[in-house]
Amino acid sequence: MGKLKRRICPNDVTINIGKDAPVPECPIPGESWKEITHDDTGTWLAKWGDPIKSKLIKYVSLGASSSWKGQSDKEKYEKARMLKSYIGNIRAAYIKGFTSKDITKQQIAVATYFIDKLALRAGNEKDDEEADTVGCCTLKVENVTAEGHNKLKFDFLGKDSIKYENTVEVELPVYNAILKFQKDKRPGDDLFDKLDTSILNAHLKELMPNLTAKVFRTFNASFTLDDMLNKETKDGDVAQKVGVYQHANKQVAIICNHQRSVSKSYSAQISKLNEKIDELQAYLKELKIDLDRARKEKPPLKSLDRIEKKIAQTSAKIEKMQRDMHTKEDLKTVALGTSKINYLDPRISVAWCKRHEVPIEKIFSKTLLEKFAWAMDVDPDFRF
DNA sequence: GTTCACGACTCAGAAAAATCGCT
DNA sequence: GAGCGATTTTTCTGAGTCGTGAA
Repeated sequence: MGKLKRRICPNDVTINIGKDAPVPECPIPGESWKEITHDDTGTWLAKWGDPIKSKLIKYVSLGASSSWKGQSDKEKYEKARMLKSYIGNIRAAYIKGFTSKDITKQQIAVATYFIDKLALRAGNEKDDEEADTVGCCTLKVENVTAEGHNKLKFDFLGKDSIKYENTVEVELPVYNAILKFQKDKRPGDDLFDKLDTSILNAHLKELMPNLTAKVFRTFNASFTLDDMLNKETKDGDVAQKVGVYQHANKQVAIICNHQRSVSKSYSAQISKLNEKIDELQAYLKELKIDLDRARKEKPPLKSLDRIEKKIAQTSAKIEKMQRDMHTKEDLKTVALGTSKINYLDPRISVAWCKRHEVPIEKIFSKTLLEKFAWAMDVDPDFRF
């Protein structure tokens, strides 16, 4: 913690380049690149070892808007779409596995169920010096508590030490299996002691070509967005439709547990908004008194029309502020961006925008439009 | 076959920068 | 239209996933 990182020099850097391509000029006179390679199986352009974490390799690769990255992004979503036609069988298989006599098979079934239902990450083994975080396969006994009425309480630190807290009702066989897996174990012991990510992924590959645990997160996120958009979009103006989109986006972020820290000035901002609302309401009250007097033709003599107009304007302003405040509170700890960038098939959003005449710029920023260039010409009828 | 290290890629929130919207 | 605080977008780089190949 708190180390200065030394400068990276050309002789740290390996360049990956086509056999006949000209080698980029070394920017520091008298020095040279560590190595020039011609690896056409990789997508990286340059790499070097991190001076502090010796095991860590840093890469330079093409930007997100490149057709190369776009292609692999598209393949990711196509794989997730393929899961759609396999998911019925996969679910049937793990339900059967819940009561398997073979404990490894039973653990695989329950773990797959968690990954499908709760969008948990796979959970690779980690070195001791890394943060104490877990995923599905590395869940500890104390991370899951049986709460009665078939409810399981999950409580653990996931990727980036983000807390995952969720209580869910599960099928009785799952509940019983968890009790069984916990039996005769101590805190700190693995809940799934017969399992790791390679065993789990090897099993998933038997069910669908190239299937791995992470595909379920993409599948669940994109499926949820597509489903909610199609169920909840009603006639209305663009702002209302964008609201529907944000609501669906939020549900996805909750499923994926994408969080953000509450800004330091949050409470100050809220009280400021409240003050403003109070002020406006006091003003509205005055306006109503004025209106009353004007109707009775008492001074101060003001035009009825103008007062009524002002009342309408002020009421609308108050309503908007209250709505904004509600949204602010609602999204205080939820990060919508991560799922939009990494988990939601952009073709869902593009097709929805086309169907409902929402400008795509309302959904995607400039860089996202560039990143998702490959998805822009999708058919309006596209469904995930 | 199994374990293990590691290489190459995707995904994560925080911080920084740019933009918005109000006075 | 300047000045400001809030909000949104972009950048940054560490933290995961997953495959491969050597021991």
